[in-house]
Amino acid sequence: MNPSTDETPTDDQHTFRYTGSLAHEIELRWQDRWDAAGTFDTPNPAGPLAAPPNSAGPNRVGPSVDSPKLFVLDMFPYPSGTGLHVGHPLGFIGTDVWGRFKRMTGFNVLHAMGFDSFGLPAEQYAVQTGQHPAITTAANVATYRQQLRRLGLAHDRRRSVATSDPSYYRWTQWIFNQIFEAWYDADQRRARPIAELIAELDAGTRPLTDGSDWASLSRVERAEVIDGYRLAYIAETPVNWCPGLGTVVANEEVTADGRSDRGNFPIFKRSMRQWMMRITAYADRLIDDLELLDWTDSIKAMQRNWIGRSEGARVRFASPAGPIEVFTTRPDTLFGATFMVLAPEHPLVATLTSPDQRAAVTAYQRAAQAKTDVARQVDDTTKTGVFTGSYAINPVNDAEIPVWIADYVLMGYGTGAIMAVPCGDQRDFEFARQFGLTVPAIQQPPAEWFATNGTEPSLDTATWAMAYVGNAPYVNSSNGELQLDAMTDIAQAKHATNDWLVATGHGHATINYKLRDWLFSRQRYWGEPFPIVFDDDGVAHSLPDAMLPVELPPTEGFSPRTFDPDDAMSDPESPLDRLEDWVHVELDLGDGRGVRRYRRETNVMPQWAGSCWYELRYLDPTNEHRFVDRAVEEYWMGPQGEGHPGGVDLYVGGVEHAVLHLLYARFWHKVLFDLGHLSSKEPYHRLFNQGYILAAAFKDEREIYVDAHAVTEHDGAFSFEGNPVTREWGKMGKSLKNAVAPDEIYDVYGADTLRLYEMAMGPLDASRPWETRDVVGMYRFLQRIWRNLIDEQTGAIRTVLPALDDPTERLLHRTVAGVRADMEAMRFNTAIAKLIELNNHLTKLGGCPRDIAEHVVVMLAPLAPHMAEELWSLLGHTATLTYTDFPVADPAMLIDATIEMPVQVNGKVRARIIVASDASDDVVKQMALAEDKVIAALAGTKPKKLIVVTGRMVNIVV
RNA sequence: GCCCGAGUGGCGGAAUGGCAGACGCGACGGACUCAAAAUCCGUUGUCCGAAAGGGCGUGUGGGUUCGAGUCCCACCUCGGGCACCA
Repeated sequence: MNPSTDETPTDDQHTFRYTGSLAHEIELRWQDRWDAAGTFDTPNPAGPLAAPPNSAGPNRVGPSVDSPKLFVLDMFPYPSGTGLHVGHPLGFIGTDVWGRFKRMTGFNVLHAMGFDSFGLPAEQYAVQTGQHPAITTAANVATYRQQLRRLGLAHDRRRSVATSDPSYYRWTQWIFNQIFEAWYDADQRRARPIAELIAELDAGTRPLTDGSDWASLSRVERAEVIDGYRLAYIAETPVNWCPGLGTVVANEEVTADGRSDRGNFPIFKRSMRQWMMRITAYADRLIDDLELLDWTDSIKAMQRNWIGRSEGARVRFASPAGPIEVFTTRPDTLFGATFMVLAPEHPLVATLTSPDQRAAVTAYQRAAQAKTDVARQVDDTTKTGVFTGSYAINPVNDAEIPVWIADYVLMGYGTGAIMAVPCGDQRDFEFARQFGLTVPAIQQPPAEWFATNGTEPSLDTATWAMAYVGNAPYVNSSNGELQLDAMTDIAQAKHATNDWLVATGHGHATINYKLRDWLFSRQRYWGEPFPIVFDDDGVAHSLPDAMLPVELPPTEGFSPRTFDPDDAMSDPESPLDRLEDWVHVELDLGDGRGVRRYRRETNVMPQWAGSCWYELRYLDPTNEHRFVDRAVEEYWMGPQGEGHPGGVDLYVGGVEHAVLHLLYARFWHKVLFDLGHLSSKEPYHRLFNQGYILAAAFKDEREIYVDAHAVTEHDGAFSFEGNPVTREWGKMGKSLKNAVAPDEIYDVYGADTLRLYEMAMGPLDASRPWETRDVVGMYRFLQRIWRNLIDEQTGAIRTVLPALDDPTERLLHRTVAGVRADMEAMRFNTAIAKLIELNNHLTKLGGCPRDIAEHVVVMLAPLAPHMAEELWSLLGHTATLTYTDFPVADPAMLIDATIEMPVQVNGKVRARIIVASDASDDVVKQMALAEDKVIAALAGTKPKKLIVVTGRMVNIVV
């Protein structure tokens, strides 16, 4: 498309007209002044930033720690090589407008912006350009800072952080050590220092779970026991191996179709030794504490869903290979369990497999391992599987039931083994049909169920169309001790079964989670090194604080080793492994063992590490003694009253981090809270998801995207270089070739227009399509404000009208009341509409009285701060508008002497009457019935009913 | 399949159960101009009508109510999330 923005509007006669170039000049000037004066510097109650901000002049009224505080936060960006497009800053502008508004209503507002500069995007960009990531990252951060500054965002620049800065990741490493040196006490439901565990073990008050004697264990054996408790630990577990990226990734980074969310490469489940974080210990609290948060229900639902809490039972089935433990949510169906299914990777499979089945089992296992998760899900109607040749014993009836392996049972969920109840579970039902296994009925389904399926009521499951799941009388479900027959309630039957399981020692009720421990190591270069070394016995030691940070060693060999994306059997290699001199060190860890040889951990932390706590570092960015000062954290994030968990007052970002960043950050925060380092239980008290800016994208006949800038429209048809193209809408970005750079808008209209346009497009939480040709509307609005206040020939202020007329004054107060309420509720689009209405009224007046000019400028300040500051200064004020009080409406001016009320007959408006605003309902009734139009509409019929909604309207029913 | 959202003019959108379409874009007409741009003024849901005026209108079908875009039920469509989770 060819927007009209190609020519900069200029006007020779009107030297002081508000044009793009004047806006540009004003904006740069005010940005410099704000920076020089430290206008947005926010004081802390203690520590290095406690000093009051620079004075901006004698009239400066600055923020104070005695004011109510407000911590406004954006999800910080990762600085990509392509810079910002106009879709990125939508949320940043929203928080800026709100933060500026709150400053004007007396809050001490903290608003800062940092950079998530470690991780794959930065590293991949570096690999592409062949430059070291430290160099490209620094350059990209500088570009972002410049682009964000140009938007006029009121950030405290002193508080900016970058996660790849050693002074930052020193504390990321310190927090890792806190987690490593902690364990979860399930009885107290909180993390405690590992030293307290060791003390309990030493004292013998905490016996070992395997019954062995702590006192008789060797140093290495003790270390193994302790490592089994740590919240950060190394374990051999099934992980997501991505050969295409050359690294393992977390479950949360795998898409629904079994590919990496970065790069879209296939993911293979492989068992590997990796660093894990025991986030599962917090599963309950991560669910329960959602109640305390002001988040949308959909995000809460996504987190609950991801954690996937389900109540059920563990049941042990005897087998030749020893007990096989299963998890089931339906212990009440135990009598219907006629076979078992193990995941192909289940450790007992090898011992269970009989010699005659070995070849088939091994072949099936091999095939399953080579499949990606997506391939395992391709066809969910045809079940595959292999009999192991062994039988297990069903504890309720001592029946011998065959043990199979099948890939519909996942090693990563429950125990990796199930009891199959084909009459009551659709998957088991299909499997039994597929392999001709017996399907006894254990419930008598109701007649309606058969009717819906078009089958005759019968207990012969061969006639059933599907498995039955629901409340129905149990049959064939009793033994000498457990009587389920004749029960009809699932909950009751579950309860009875659970009691029996405990009484007989066959199992117990339990809660299972979908959530898995967090895979925390990556075979990459551009990330935080672990503050961990291994001794000659392979025991892991965290480095003492004095040895932090462990700096990422400079090397030209930063490229990760990647593989054929489909090569499941390749093995990860860490770039840091190649740095022999760095890997091997001699250290005195201060543990009394003197200087010894150690080997460094060569994995790095995942991208998410730095973003797990960055909001805390904004609070106290220069503190060299702690990650954040206690008093400072309590001031900005402490709980505010009973039941308040504390946390950031407003956190704005995209919905895409619903389960990744937001879950990890909550977990870290809770650990730090448990260990006494924080006063807040949750990091983000209020979460707001802004929408996305969508933009038209165009595809040619080959289905290839073409540059949206070069597409032309003619009578609703689109073409590119003379060829027809088709339009679709998508997230703005490089891949759809539809990105619009903010510079394109600054150059033509200025940053204030861009800010206003993005805020006026619609509600902040809604996605909306970008239309460059619409931007001019907000430019015209600013231009009209300017013209109403400024003489375009001389540039002088022209608030000519002497006094306010009554209607204008009433409109002003209505506007003040409305804009204030809209701003508070972040309804910036309607706030802008109200300001436009007021300004359009002023345009009609042909001038602007002084009082009204000041009110307009102050109300405009959060939205278009540069123009507002400029006009404020032209009106003769010397101090910044930043801390000027936002106007408050006079309630008396909101009540009109007379009001116009519509009169409806049967819900249709037939007339309007002007009545005194305090007129009684009776008076209103008489006036309504006296209207000619009403009399005509009634046509002589007597009204059945007459409703007066006081101050609103009249409805006459005939 | 399950769980969240959302459907309003040509477009983005506005409406504590009380005048549907605020505000903006676009379009049309006018003023200014030699002309154009910019600016200013006016019109703009739709149908019938010269007008006055009237009919119909918030995805579809029901319901509650004096009154429904808004609340309830069923359905359709679109967007997002989850999904062989035992």
